[in-house]
Amino acid sequence: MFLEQSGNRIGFGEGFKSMTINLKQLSKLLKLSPTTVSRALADYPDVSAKTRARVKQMAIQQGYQPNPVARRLQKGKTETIGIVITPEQNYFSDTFFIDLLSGISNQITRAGYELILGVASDEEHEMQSMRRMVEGKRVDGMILTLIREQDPRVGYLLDRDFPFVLYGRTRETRPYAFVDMDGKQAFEKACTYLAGLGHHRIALLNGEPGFMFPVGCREGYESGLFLSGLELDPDLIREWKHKDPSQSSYRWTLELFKNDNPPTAILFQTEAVNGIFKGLDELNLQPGKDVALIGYDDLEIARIHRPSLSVLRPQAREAGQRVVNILLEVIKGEDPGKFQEIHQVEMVIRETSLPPS
Amino acid sequence: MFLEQSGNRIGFGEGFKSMTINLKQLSKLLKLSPTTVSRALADYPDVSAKTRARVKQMAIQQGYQPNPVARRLQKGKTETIGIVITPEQNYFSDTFFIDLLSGISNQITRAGYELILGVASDEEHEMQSMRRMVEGKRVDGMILTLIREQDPRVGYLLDRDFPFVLYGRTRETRPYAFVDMDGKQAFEKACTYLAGLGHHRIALLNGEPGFMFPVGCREGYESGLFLSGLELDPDLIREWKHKDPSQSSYRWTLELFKNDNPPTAILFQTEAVNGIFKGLDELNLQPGKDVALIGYDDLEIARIHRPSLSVLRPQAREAGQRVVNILLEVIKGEDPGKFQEIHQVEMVIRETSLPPS
DNA sequence: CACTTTTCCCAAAACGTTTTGGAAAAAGGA
DNA sequence: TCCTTTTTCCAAAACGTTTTGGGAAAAGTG
Repeated sequence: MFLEQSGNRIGFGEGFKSMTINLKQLSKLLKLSPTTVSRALADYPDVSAKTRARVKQMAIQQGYQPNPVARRLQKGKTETIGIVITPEQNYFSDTFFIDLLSGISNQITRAGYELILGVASDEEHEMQSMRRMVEGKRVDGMILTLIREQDPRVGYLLDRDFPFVLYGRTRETRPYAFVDMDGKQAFEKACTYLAGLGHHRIALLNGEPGFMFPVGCREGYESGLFLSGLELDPDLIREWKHKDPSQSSYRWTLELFKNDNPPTAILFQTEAVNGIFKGLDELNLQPGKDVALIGYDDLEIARIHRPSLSVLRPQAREAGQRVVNILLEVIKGEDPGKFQEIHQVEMVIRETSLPPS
Repeated sequence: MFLEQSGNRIGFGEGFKSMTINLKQLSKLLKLSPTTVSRALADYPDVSAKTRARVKQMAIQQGYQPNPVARRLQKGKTETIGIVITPEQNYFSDTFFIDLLSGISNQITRAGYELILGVASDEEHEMQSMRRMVEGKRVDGMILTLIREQDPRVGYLLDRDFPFVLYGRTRETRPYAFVDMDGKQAFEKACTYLAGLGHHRIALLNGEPGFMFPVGCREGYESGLFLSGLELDPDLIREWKHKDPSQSSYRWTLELFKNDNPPTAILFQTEAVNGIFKGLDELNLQPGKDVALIGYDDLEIARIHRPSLSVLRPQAREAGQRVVNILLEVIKGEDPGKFQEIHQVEMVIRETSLPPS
């Protein structure tokens, strides 16, 4: 009845796929117990150097790789971490995001982990996708991006003590791990730089309210104005929409210049640059010459455009790597509160940040 | 020594995470064997309707979800499919790709599968990432995108009889499953349309050679010219580079108009539109007015630009769903050769496809 | 009533690892 | 030599499912 395990039939029979060796089969080949082989491969000290070498050599020769599913079951870990992205939020038009993802992926692979991806169309499905991963025991930890000021995902995960790391920050009093870009410092730097060039009317075309990132941008902008001794004019602040960055920023650009005392410079997220260019074009204003521009994020369009766009450049790849390393620590049981990193953002001066004409 | 399994301690002890119920624990609660509970949940006919209902109700009440890792081990399947993306290829600037991914992800989730993502910086790492998934027994099947004319991945997977589906096609005589867009028919349609408007000098700014997609585009272009009784002029064909679509297409646009007899219309992949706009601007040519334009892919910029860009619009979401459904069939053991789909591409006429002035 | 068939359930094995708790053999110490 | 310690290995259990191969009870049949 209960069949003996298929044993040492190696590379025969049922198709090429079964060219793959078992721990049991490997141990039979070596005339050792599975225990010893397993421990030899894991560098346990209680197996002699000689047999360890012999085992490792045979393992390589036979192309043995432990079955990850079996290992996961025994270890009680999925060796997997999850991320959910929401294309509707226009997050993806950014090379920035793929850089972040690239850093994340590389580091995860290095750790022998897997990255599983959810794609959600809106906030509700985003939560749903995450719950499936968490409650379905499909991941050991979550990475969250595009963080809102009030973000239900964070509360959810904190409530059940599930490991996670934010790329960004949220309003939450309990301690949690995050990696964030110093948007405040970046916008402050850009603002004082422009002020130093002689710009007195600096506008902010900011990201959508409700999300956390624009909050820092605005703080930096206001702080930059203050440090430069400039007045804050609410008429010079506008907010575009995630759903449609170009269209909304286009409209707000036109709006800004209806002002009696229009701006001579604009700070914004590069995502919105197409709308701004379009608006300026329509107003017969030359970017860089008539209006100074500094964008946040070094997208391709920023380098390609003539005049090329001065930008604030976050190091997304590095941030992605940090996120993963931190998450792995949290999964190991480290206190998440210990991991709160704010990364500096460099400013790249190109051709759109000249003094006012 | 060998401890009895933790049994029916539910929701106590080691943190909130263990609010999760076991099959064993659930069966104990029901005073049934794990076997019966498992079979009841799987709708086997050999469990009475009454107990099946009782089991299901209790399962819901207790929030029981079978541990996927354990199920995978037993079933000998990973319930996971893999995809590797290569950001360097600039694939991601497309909302098209995120649409494809969205369709893929939704369908995978619906099937109870997982999507694992690899991010590779170049062709070599792409292969490496795929081999890790395949040889490491981490996936049941692969999805391949951005297919090259000679694509080593296809040979690799065919050689070991591993399930996969291409989004696109390649030059390979053995049968394999794919879902492709009818680029040929699309470009033919666009070309004859422009010719019908009276354009006699139609240029093609095509994607990078080596990849499969531009081959179809060119065929459609040539066929369109032929059907319209127009001469093929090799001077009107240029190819931009994946690494830098904007820069290369910008240069080729300038080049095209050095011609004694310059084009009055350009066909291209929308990815390259920024470079074209820039080139035309520099030449003081108005898109749509002085030069008709039709792009392949309905990116945001196409809708946002004034004049708005006429495009060929592939249904990426639907294609992604088909890719997954087919892959699941192939994994089940169906003959891949049965699944070779070529999807129609619709043409969206906007403002850049007027008759020549 | 005796026999066959159907209905309903279950114990045990299996998936492929890692961990546990020794135990035999070798080495060291007196 | 005898006892203790160290070295080196391994059998069995465990992770949480699903599948296998019955088997007891209930229902049908003559």
